[in-house]
Amino acid sequence: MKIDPDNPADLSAQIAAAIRDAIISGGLIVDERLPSEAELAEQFDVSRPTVREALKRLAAQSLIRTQRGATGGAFVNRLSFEAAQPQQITTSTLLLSMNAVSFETACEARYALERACAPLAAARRTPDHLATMRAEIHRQSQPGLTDEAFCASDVAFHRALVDGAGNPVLSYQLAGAVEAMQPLMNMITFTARDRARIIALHTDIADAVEAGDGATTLAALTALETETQDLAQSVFAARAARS
Amino acid sequence: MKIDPDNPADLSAQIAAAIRDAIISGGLIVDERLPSEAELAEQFDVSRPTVREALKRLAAQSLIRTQRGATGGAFVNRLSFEAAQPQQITTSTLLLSMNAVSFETACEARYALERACAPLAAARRTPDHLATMRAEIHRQSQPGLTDEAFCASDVAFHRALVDGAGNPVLSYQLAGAVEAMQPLMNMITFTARDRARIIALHTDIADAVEAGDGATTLAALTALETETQDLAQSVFAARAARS
DNA sequence: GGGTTCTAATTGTCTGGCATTTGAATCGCA
DNA sequence: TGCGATTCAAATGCCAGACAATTAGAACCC
Repeated sequence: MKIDPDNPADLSAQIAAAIRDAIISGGLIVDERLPSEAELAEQFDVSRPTVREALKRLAAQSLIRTQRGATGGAFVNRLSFEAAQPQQITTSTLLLSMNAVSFETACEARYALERACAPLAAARRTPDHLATMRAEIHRQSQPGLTDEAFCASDVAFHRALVDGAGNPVLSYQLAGAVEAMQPLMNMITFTARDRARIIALHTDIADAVEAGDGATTLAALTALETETQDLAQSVFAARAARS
Repeated sequence: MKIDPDNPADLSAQIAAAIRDAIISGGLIVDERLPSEAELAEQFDVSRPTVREALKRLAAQSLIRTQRGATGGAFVNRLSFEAAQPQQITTSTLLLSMNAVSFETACEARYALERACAPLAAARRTPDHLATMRAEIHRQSQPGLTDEAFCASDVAFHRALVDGAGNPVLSYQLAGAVEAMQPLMNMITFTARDRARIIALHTDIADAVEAGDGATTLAALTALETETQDLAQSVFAARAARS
């Protein structure tokens, strides 16, 4: 971990990579304290600001945390699913917005992944998950809801479904896919009829999940995907025709 | 974006958050040049090293890139799927290793997600994907292959399957789930008989994908998951009994 | 006109220092 | 002896100033 050739590239990036590798390989374990900035500077033969830049890089990825004071320093962070999800969501959102991913492609990925969770959710969901889904359906049926609020509730509904699978790995992965769709969904205007159809399908999903019926859940999700794709297509077509 | 109260938390983190928000909200567009470090320092009323720490945080997330020289500076980066995948893999791997996720849970998530890609891969795979899958199967059947090399080939095979779906969003999400399993798979020893069974199932998958048969692909994937879970269970049970 | 040199702008890095926080040791006092 | 207040030391957070390295463009000369 000490190696650091006097090569061309950024020293702080090299140092950050060395420490990151040490963490990944198990050379540094969770909650272990790293040497102080001054000691690291001496080890790598660089100045303290350079070490600090390296540590900030790692902090940005939640790999370490810092603490001030006498017994302070940089500590290897336990990367929790809760901490990783916001980053995953941010990255996924930016990937979609910066790469001109079509609504169709993003929607397809989202529903394909969500269907992967459906049978598990039907088998394992707790009453809490079901209650959240019902509550979001109720919110979606409120009149006067803005399109954005409707989409936000839609996201909450689907995240409850995913969480119902009781698998943190799935919840983490899906968080990105589901949340990242929200900006795309916000480009769509929902008529009252559109909302009614979506709410009906949401109710179908909740019913199937409550009954523990994975196959029916799958079918309802597929129907919802078709509905969403059709809706988006008509909205975009109308917008293209108007301009 | 200029706001930055003299509050408690790290200035560099606040500045990084401000710039990140500007990028996410569209206030800064791709390839746009940020003000120079000196200008940012003046804008936020902090010193240049503090600004630099903030920029390094953003660079660690691939949100910006820096360039030296006369027309250099920090530029908003186009976050590509290729650049985001390694980070996703690192994060997923650490999440599994630091949170005592059981083999069963991780394996379940991986195959659930992979099944989500199967029908699409069967419909859209190119000859390239198919050739990669066949090549990896061939490699797996080589005698004298170490367990680690066998696992690495397994990962390559499954990534080719996922990429066959032709959906970058899926490929990105699945990269984390598939690669992160590798350290867990490396804890397993494979007998010749185990390998033969896995290779046979891989062949079934490749055949089904070649035939464009999504349902058969799904069935083969499910059989492979069962095989993998059983194998892991017996290995862990034997290990527990021996100690 | 083309090639060369110069210049300015910008990032990368270092030195040295001060402020702030925080835990622990020390001291004073009952 | 026991306990609270004080002091101290270590560490991070932040800053000012400076120099080196790099790079693109301008100026210049032939």
